[in-house]
Amino acid sequence: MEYKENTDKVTSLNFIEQIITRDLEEGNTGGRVHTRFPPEPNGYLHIGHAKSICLNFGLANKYNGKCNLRFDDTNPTKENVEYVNAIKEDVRWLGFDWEDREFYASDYFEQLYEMAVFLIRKGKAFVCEMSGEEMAAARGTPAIPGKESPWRDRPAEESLDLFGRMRKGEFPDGSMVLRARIDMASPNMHLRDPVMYRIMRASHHRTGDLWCIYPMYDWAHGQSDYLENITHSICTLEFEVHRPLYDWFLDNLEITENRPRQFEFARLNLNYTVMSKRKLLELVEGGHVRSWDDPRMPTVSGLRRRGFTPASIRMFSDKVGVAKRENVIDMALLEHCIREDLNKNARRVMGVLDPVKLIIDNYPDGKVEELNALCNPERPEDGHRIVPFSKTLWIERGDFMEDPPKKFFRLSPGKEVRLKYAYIIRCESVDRDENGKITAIHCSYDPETKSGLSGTRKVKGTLHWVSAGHALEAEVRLYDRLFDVPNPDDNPEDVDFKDNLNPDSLRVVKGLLEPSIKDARVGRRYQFERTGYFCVDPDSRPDNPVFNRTVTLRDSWAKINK
RNA sequence: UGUCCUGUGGUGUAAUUGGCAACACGUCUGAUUCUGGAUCAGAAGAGUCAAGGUUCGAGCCCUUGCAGGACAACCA
Repeated sequence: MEYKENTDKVTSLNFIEQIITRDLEEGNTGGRVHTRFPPEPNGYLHIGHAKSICLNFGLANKYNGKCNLRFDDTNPTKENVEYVNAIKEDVRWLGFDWEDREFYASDYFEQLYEMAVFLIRKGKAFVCEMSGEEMAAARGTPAIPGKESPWRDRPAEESLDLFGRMRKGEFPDGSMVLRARIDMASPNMHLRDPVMYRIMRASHHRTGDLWCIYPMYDWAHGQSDYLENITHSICTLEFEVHRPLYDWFLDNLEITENRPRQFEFARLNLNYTVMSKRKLLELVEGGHVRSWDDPRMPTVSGLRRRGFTPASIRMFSDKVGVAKRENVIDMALLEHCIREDLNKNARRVMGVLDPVKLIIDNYPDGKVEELNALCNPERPEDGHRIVPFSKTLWIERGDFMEDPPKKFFRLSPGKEVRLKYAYIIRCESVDRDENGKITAIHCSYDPETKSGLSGTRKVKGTLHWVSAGHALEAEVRLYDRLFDVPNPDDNPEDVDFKDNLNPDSLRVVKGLLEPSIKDARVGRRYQFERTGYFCVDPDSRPDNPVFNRTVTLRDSWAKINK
């Protein structure tokens, strides 16, 4: 797996790169850079995680370091292997390789336990028998100091004994916890004697029933970083207030060598979508989307199914930047990234999504010409495909107008356009049904204007088309943004974010495609000329091919039209 | 009425660490084009949250405000 973009670009450094650069210059980390991506296996990865993955693995790559994949699996009631596997697949798909460094916080349960014993001996941790409610009541509020636990000053020996018996399963769930002994009056809530261990009889996806006490995030995370020799532990802003606790544990464990340090950056927000696991889950469970990998979801699996490439997502992560201020990235940037990639790499094909019949009256009945069409004008070396041409074709209904506005370059009565890779035609008349709807457009063609002939005259418009007798039918799923409004989360009290769902985020049409696309395999990406980028959906069957629209082409005509 | 973090074009990110605000997306022109795509050339758009201060000089330093965010699971 490779990731080589931007290795030689002379761009300015983001604040984390500046820190790393300085650390390297000053020898603060022994010349090492070691990061980690630490997902909790309790849900699917989304584009925000993708940013973090690209950041952590990208930094390791850039500074010749390593990046671990570490599952933060300290809460067995929420985690399972399905998520572990899905996460691994997504990270790999994005193009990153953690080699043999696939770790789990649960790998360290024994060491964490020993470290906790060390803190108890030092009088820095104690077993507390308050109930959850009592503890909550005694914690105070950010503005009001908390009250100390009655168990806070019990002898270390007693805590040690109790902690050992907690582990052995002598006490019921929730009856006691191990707490760090810090400062109940701290203005930082996280320093008010935080819980390190709770009793929880739940079977763990890796350790099974070996443990009935499980470490809390703050306790497990920093020490896992230390045990893995992490140099820069990068997380999102909401953990900023946790940093003093992160450091307190390291201090009191008397760790002086290879101390990991935590840095926080602002998580990614994208407009016209939501990013929280809870809301995404709500969309799935409420049936607003089909699944976690619904192509409208901002999940990595959704983007994959939508037709995004790993390179486009990496490019996106690169362009959004890394900083500490909250941000909302414009969906247009994501779209730009995928267009940029697919324009260079997607094979072109013609497909009509809203067909109207076009008959070339002076073209011989029964004649079929096999025309040569470029697979990709951006890469002529990719060669040609054959496209059959005949008297009766399908064109896009929107490419014809009876009385067009001045700037309309497409087909209208008496006007000429080129049929891509074929001939220039002129519109002679139209047929209609009893309701006045156009059922067919009659044209004449000029045999002297065949594509490839030199000196042929120029016309302003070029249309895509498909030969009616050769067209392949396909189900085409036209996706649009999931929400109508830029910030679906930002609502008045009584409005639910789901009220902002775009009712037209999915439109299914029957498309008529050129025959060269016949054996398209699942996942294959194409540009349908003049309409957009599409990929083959896993639902696709030989008798019912299914294409997802990844993104439309930029369309300046649509803009003029508005 | 606590602690911490953050305020730079519409959006995002920069600014050689005190030297006349740059890049990308988006927007708008024009050229070009057998995709109204792509490409090329160009334009508009911020005087850096505010007010003071230090300085020859401040987006960068200081002071005081203001605004936004985070923190009160035996979640991560």
